[in-house]
Amino acid sequence: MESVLTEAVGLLDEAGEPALTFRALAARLGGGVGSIYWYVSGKDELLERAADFVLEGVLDATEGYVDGDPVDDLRRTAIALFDAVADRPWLGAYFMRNTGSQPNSLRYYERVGQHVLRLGLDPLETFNAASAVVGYVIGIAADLGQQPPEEVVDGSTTRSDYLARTVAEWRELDPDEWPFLHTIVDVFADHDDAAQFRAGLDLLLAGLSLRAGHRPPPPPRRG
Amino acid sequence: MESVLTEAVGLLDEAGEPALTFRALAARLGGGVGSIYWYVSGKDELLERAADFVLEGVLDATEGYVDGDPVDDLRRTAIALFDAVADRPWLGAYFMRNTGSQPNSLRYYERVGQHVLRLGLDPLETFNAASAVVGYVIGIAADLGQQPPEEVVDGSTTRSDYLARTVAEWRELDPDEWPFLHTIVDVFADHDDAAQFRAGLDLLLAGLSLRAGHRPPPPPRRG
DNA sequence: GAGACGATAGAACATGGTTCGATAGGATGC
DNA sequence: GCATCCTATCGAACCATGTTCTATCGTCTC
Repeated sequence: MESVLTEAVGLLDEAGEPALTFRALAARLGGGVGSIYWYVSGKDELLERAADFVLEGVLDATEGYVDGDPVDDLRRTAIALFDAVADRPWLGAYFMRNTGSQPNSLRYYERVGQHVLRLGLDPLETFNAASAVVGYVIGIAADLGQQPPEEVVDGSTTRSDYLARTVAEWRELDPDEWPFLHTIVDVFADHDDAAQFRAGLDLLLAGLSLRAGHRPPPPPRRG
Repeated sequence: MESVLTEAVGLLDEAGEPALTFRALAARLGGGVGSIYWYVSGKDELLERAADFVLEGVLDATEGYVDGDPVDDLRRTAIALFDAVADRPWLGAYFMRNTGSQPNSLRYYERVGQHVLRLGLDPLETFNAASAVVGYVIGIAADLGQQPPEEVVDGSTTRSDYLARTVAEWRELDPDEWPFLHTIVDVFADHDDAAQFRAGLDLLLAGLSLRAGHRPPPPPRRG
């Protein structure tokens, strides 16, 4: 049944990966522990299927991105995946695990690759570019998914409190030894994860456009 | 003691993350299970400290990368981290987990940031660029760290056999529906992970050079 | 009705993280 | 010299969790 995956994703979304236990899932389904094993072979497959289940939604959402500039389409396809993973921190770790039960992962890779194909690069460069884009998206998204433990389990400190504490610590460091951190601490203090992701993506896509011989289009303005 | 970390890293390197159990580690240290808890608060901290322990070596190795072109130094610093993670698949997942017990992670971020600083971008762009580079390295490395289970536990199939099987499956797919996979399947068949990583890194760095107003240097030739 | 099969349930088992109390050795205080 | 702490260690016990196993129930077919 699909309800197994729906409830599994629900548990994961609510309290992260450690919350997904067979007993919790069984209780939520109103059944026994052993029943779940009729649908999946074990926990690994359960997580893979849950991840693939979510990815299917992303694929549906990016279905129609084939009209504009290849690089623009690529950007939108990448952002769609990022948004999905940013909402679900547990997703990052289980992507790209090509163990056969994640067909949608391959479909997403193909989707990205098709946009790259339109740039007219040779096969090796096409392969490298598509892999780089997918890897970048997953990597950044997985990084952002690492939330600090205190604020999740304990609700005592909010995310901005945690951020403020980190900023305060950075300011305490010796500026001569940590020139970079001191330079960026102000913009870090009120940074937006999604904007940060998009900025890096634009760098990558600019390099790709350059390689493809396009005149690199200026990245879209954003506030 | 540092021997705890040394042996922990040894176990991780030999058989991956699941091999690192408190009992196995205690046996290896010739002591009791409870002793380990005198040094670390739990398994999470053990993994974080092990990761940080390895990262310290990377930092030492990239100490002197400050002479050449900023982008070249950036490239070398990134490749050094990638190589370390590629050797140790378990590392990827435990980076960037800023829970306070990974000071070297912050030091690496600072190191990368200092190279970016020399490009003369404004603070926001500097922040975005450094984050993108680190995120890309971690992301790709973590992806590559996901080795298929059969060949690790069971020694029946080698890595190239597994690759060959994947290639064969891809060739079976409908070329009209999977044009990208069919385009790249040949180069994928004998691709090199490290070269693939470097190619994507060059794209990112090319975009960064462009943004910094440099005339983008042609990426170094490689076979 | 009898067997087969899809599907379920929960007890039982193995493993692994964690806690806890006990213990030894050495330093310190009186 | 003795008591008292502090460091460091040990391993038994506890507990949560993934996994296996067997029993059961309903439905379908003959």
